Amino acid sequence: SAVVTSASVTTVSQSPIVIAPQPSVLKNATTLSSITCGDIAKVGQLVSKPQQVVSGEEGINLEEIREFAKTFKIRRLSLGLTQTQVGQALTATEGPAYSQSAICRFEKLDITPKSAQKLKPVLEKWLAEAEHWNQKGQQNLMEFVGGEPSKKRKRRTSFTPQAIEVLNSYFEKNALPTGQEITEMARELNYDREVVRVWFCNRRQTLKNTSKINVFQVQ
Amino acid sequence: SAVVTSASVTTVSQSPIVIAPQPSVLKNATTLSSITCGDIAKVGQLVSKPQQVVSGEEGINLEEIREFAKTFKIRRLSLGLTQTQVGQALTATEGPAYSQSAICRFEKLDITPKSAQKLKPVLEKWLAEAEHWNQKGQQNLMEFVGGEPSKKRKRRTSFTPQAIEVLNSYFEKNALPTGQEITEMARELNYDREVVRVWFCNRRQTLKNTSKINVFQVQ
DNA sequence: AGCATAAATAATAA
DNA sequence: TTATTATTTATGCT
Repeated sequence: SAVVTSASVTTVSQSPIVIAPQPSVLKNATTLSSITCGDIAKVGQLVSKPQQVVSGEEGINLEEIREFAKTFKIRRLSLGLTQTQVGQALTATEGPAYSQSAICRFEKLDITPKSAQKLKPVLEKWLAEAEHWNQKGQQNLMEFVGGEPSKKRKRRTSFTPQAIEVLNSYFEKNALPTGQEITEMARELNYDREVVRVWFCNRRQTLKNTSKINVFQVQ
Repeated sequence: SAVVTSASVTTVSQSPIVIAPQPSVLKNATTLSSITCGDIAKVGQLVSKPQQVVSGEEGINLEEIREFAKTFKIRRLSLGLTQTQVGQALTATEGPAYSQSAICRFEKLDITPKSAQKLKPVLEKWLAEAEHWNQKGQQNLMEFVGGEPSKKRKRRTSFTPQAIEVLNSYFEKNALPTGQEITEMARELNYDREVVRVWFCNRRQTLKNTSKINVFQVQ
């Protein structure tokens, strides 16, 4: 019923907006041949099982939830909002706290039917409201969401070769420094602490990637 | 070339003129109080200047391009595609190469009007086709995006010991060869240029990783 | 002209 | 949930 409230999606003009269910980045659901362990089954797992589309006792329409999760993501993106923004805004306007992870899990349907059923109307209502404000102008939406209108992206840092050398030598010794150690390195190198932390994140990432790609043995 | 020279900028054909609110995903044009340096002005900068909505000599409708860039992003996301995927798919089906950066820059309008004008129809056509395949099923889209029959994916190359020896000797002399040099080496060794380029990347990486130059322990 | 990688975002582990 | 990793986007460079 309520899904129809997508006013702002009309900006996409003629396009059909059929969501691609599985972006390549997502875990291939088909590989989940069975529900693992004694965990409670998630919507994303249940929904693929026809006989369980309507969850037993609660009478939860899983197909409807899946449908909503799909459009929710598109509508969120159409508004140019991140999961984090939605979570923070909800936390501010609604009762309990909603983390970025929670929004992510809802969109991925990595959530129990019960939780999904509870969360759905909250998201539905909030999203409709957000779209309403957006129609009145981008500025209004940002006010509604709560963040600064234009949180500018941080300027890309360029490390000096010397600094990189030092960072690498540290990385060699310990690829996963503690917060304390990061703080110390940042002070020593005279870089922002956050920048140093991110450098280590990305460095670990790069190492992983290159070690995978290194097919030919350079020796 | 000759026909177009419309001196009067006031002849704004059918364009809507009503400037829609800036979506948050786009660079906040209002903060760019002036066009910096001697660089060629970008669409994102020009479009906010009313008198220049139609770019002088070329008659390029910047507002239209901005509008398209906006919907393009949404439609891309609706298909669940990344900029990288679009770039790679375009490279496969269309003539020249399209990098992820290129797609990114188009969406952000960080691109000259001329380039934008050239790229727009390509993206338009491709996107429509992608949506068409998507309607026939997710699988079809992924096939369309991923494996194009004409431009097949590169095979994984293994270098012969001889080739490695040669590469290493080159590397010793120059660890950062120019594109020209890479091309030449590739031709000499009879390997794909890209493979050679990646080899150098990896070789530099390896060197960096294993470099024991922790000489100065940061002061 | 586009690579390398820093920063941002989404997803997952803890 | 919070912390961290994984993935994607954006940009400094020449």
